This record gives sequence, C-alpha cells and structure tokens, in this order.
Amino acid sequence: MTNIHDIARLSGYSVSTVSRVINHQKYVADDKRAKVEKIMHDLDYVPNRVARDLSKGQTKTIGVVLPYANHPYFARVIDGIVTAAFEAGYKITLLPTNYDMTIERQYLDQLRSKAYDGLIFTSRSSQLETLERYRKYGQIVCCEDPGEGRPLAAAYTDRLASFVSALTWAKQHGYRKMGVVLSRNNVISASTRMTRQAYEQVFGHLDDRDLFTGAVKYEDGYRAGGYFSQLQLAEDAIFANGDDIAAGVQQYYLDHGLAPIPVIGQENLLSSRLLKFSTIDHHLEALGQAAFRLATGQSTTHELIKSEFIKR
Amino acid sequence: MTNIHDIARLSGYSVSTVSRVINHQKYVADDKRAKVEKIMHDLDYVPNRVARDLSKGQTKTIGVVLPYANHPYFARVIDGIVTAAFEAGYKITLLPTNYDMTIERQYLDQLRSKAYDGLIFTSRSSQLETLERYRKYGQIVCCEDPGEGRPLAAAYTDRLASFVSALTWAKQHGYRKMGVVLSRNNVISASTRMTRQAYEQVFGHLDDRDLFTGAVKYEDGYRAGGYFSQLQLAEDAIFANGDDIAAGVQQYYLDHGLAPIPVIGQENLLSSRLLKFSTIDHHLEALGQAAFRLATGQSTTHELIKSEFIKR
DNA sequence: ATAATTTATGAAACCGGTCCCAGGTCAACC
DNA sequence: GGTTGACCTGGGACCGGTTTCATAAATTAT
Repeated sequence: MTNIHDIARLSGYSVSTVSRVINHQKYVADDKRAKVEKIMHDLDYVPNRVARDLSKGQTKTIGVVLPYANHPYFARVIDGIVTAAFEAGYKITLLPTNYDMTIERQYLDQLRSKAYDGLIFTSRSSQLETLERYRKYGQIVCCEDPGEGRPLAAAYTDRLASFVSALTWAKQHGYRKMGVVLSRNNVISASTRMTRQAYEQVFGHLDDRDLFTGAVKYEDGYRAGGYFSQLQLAEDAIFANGDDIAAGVQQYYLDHGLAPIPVIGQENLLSSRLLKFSTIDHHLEALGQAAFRLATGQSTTHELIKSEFIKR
Repeated sequence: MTNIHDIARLSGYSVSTVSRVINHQKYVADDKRAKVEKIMHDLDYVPNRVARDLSKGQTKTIGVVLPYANHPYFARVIDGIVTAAFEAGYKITLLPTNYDMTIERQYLDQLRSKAYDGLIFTSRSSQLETLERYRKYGQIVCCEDPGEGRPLAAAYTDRLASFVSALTWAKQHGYRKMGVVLSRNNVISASTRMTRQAYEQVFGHLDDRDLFTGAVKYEDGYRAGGYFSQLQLAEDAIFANGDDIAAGVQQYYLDHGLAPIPVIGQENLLSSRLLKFSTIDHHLEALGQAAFRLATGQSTTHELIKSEFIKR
C-alpha cells in the first residue's frame, strides 16, 4: 500500500510538503503542488485515515450509546444524530448496551482509549456520577435533565410538562384514573421518574397495581392490555410510554371483544395516526441533532427541546 | 495522557513486555506480569485504540452504507448487523448517502483509507462494477443478488419468489389487475427490478399508469392512494414496497369515503398487523446478520435469506 | 552430557500520518 | 542598506501502539 513517504520519494519533495498538499495548506509552490497532486493521482493514493486520527488525536467519530438499535424511539434520535453528524463531517458509531452497565462501562473505556471524540448516552443504566467521572476523557452528552450544576452536556425534552398537559387533558375528559405503562421501573430512567411525578401531580398517588412495567414494544403493550383488562380496577384510559405499546393495549381490548379503551401514547408514530389516539411528540430528531452539536462542543450546556401534545 | 512507554519506564521493563501483558500473550514471567498489571491499574491506563488500529492495519469497524437512517427497512437490517457485530466485537458506523453516488464514492474511498475493514451496501446508487473495483481495499457486501460470478459477497432475500407467490395469491383471490408502488423506478434498485419481473410473470405487462414511484414512507403511500383512486383504471388491489406505504394507500381510501382497497405490503411491520393486510416478511434481521458475517470474512459467497409471504 | 526446545526479554523497525522549527529566498518599507 | 515579514521547504520528533528478530536462560529429549 502506497503511503505518504512513497509520494514524497517519487515526487522528490519532502513528506512535509506532500502533507501540505494533501491538506490544502498554503506555502506550497504551484508547480510542486501540481506535481505532487499528479503523482498522488497516478498512484491512486489516499491518505490513511487511522494514521491521521492517531497523529491528530481525534477521530471525528461520536459513539452513540443506546439499549437496542431497533426501537422507534432510538431510531428517531439516531436519525437526528446521523443527519447532524453527516453535515458536520463526523461519523457515528452505534453502541448497543441492552441496559447492561458493564457494557456501558466498556464504551466509556473506549472513550478513554480515544476511539471516539465523544459519547452520546441516549439512555443509561450507569449512575450520572459515573458518566461525569469519564468527562475528562471526552465530551459526554446525556439525553435527560441531569440537574443543575452537573458537569455534563445534556439535550432533553420537557417530559414533565408534556406529561402533565397530556394527563390534565385526560382528566378534563373525565378520566378519573389511568393505567400507566412504563419500560423500566427504576430511578435511573428519567422517563419513569417524570411519568410518576406527572401522574401524582394530576391524579394523586399512583397505585402500583395501576402500573405495568417492562414494556418496550407492541407485544408488551398487548400483554399490558391483558393485565389491565383482567384487573377490576376500572382504569378509564391508559397512558403508555410509546405509541406502539399503546396500540398493543388497544388491540388487546379489540381482539377480546372488550369496550375500546382510550390510550395516550408517545412519539407520534404511525400507529398513533392509524388508530387515531392522542400522543406526545418529543421531537426526537431535534433532540438527536442537539445532542450531536453538544457532543462536538466543549460546553456542558443543557438544551431543552419542547415536546408537543397532539390531541386526537 | 499516559502511554505504553510510561508503563514500560515505570515498571522497569520494556515496551514489548508491556505490550505482551496488555494482549495477554504468553512468555511473560508471572511476577513481571503482575507488576505491570498493577502499574497499569494504578495509573488508570487504557491502551490507545487508534494506535493499535494503525499498527494492526485493521479497525474492527464495518461501515454500513444506507440511503437514510430512519426508515423501517434499514432499521431492521441495521438491527441485525449491530447484533451480529456486537457479538463479534466489531463496531458499526452508519454511512448515510441519500442515494447520492458522490457520497457513496466518498465512503468507498474511506474504505481505501483503511477507516473500515469492510463495507455493507444495504442499498446502492453506484454500479456494481464500481463496488467491485474497490473490492481489493476491503471486504464489500451488497444486499442484493449481484448475479453469478460477481466477485462480491452478497446477502439477499429471494424477492422474486416471494413477490411471485404474493401476486399469484392475489390473482387467485380474483384480482385482475394491481397497482404497484415503488421507491426508485430505475434499474439499479433490485427491488424495483424484481417487482416488475414478478408482476409481468403473474399479470403480464405492467402499464406505467399502474405504477406509482418515489414512495418511501406513509405519506407517499397516502399520495399514491390519491393517485390510484382518481385514476379510472380499476386496480383491484395495490402491491406496495412497504407496509407503512401500503397503510398510507388504504388510509387515503378510508379518509375519502371510498370503498376499502386491498393492499399487500412488505416487511411485516406493525402497520400491517394493525390494519390486518397481507405482507411479505423479508427477515431483514437475518439479512443483516448474514451481511455482517460476510463483511468480516474473505469469501465472495452469496447467501440467500428466505422471504415469507404472510397472508392476512 | 549434549542437542533441541521452550520460555523469557528487550531493541528497534514499523504502521502512516501531523506539525514544530530551523533555514533560506525575496520583495517591501523606512 | 538594513530590517521586516510573507513565502517556501525539509528534517525530524511525535502520536502510541505491534511485531520481528536477536539473545539468553531454563527445560526437555536423546
């Protein structure tokens, strides 16, 4: 494989000069530039990207940590990230964790090893403190509100506000009690925390029996439908952590000849449009774009993306 | 930032020995190994990934070329690729092209520059010959049947067979003529070629007026619905290049009070389950996994993934 | 006891670039 | 005429690892 030294030798000039030509720097005489370019072209030479990255100490690559690749939530965020990265000439590497802390730690160590210039945590299992500890090895962006004074860049949606307005709207519609579907029932998940908080603000105490957890996709929603319909707790409606999940709930009631149950979903996916139920659009592409911008910067700014409650 | 030379100096041993410890090679005395490990641990040392990549001449990274990131077809393929890559300890970089040949070429040049060990083309705009020319710089996998004797690895679904069986089934159901929705109406797109071929095999000549092109997502399907409904060509049903698109077609008819139109979609997405129309599941995760395996191998094998027609 | 292996270690070349710095030319300016 | 500064060029350290090779000690085989 031909390298910069070959080009230098063949052109009769120095490696420095060739490097200047490659990088379109000034202070190269026109004739020499032309000659070097011709030789590079004739030899079909392309500079080695890895060598450049090593020398420069940066890879122009951002790692995106996410639990699973094929999930509409993350697909939308990734879309935003990839779009912004493409425009900025950055590459995006996908880092699936399946919510395994050990694997998250591996990715943090890869950041230390200079494999990425920065990391975006679209979701996390590790403590915020852990992420902060790795902050010195590169930019780290999280997609939730880390709280005031945290030395982490963050892009997040105003979940609480949108949840409150959605639930308030539901209450005004006469729903006395709602069932809630969540993914992870733990304190790490910002979505879970905000949902509980909004629920209690609007409806009061959230009984654990009105809660179905572990829902990630349609089938889980379907199971949640089974759960809520068998329960005799008389939820008037269901607030789900995703449109596909909400669709699953509704479908269960439909399949079993039960009275249709109103649902509110999230993400404004196709399913909510087809079944015409209300949803919250968190503008995840914008979230992804903001996260990317933060990942390439130095600041620890917090950026808020407005969520939008869509009544149907 | 501490490097391998620091560890060598502090431990009193040579860089070679430290390297052996890092890579768990044999021929290091137990006591020295322990001492080196202790020092690495104390200094919180992590070997630089880029330096290793440069030295080894491989990055353990596969680039995935795709038109757009947020599309259910590619999301499923990516899911398969990422899953397989994770297990194999490889990284996946997303390379969006928006079907721009110039950009595809850039990614091919990045392969030359050793930025990736291999490239997977989930879709392409360039000629196959172009891809083949870059074959010598790394493994290249395409997701379509490149034909016999082509020096390219390939993983693809038996589109033609599944299309024929779907259309045959439709014909047996009494549909005399079907409208067809496609994304790109050109000879590069394998999906387009196979669709035309299957249609002509089952229904005979495909009139251009029965064809709606440029459909990528739900809204495009909706527009296609408008097109077909206004046309007085009496298509009995629509064969679409994706479930979400098929759903759009149906939704248009529904919204405008027209008689429901049967549709056949593709990918077995949620929309087809919710609206209960037939679809073809191309098992895209399996496709992605196969593509990844090929990308890390040396062979130019062709791997066929069976598609499945799901009648509803 | 000697030959043949296996084990252990370090020096140094190598991967392929970037970039600082030193040195030289030449026109402009005071 | 001397200083200044822009322009041009090359040497070589540097980024941080891997790997080949030479050397030597410790085992094992004959």
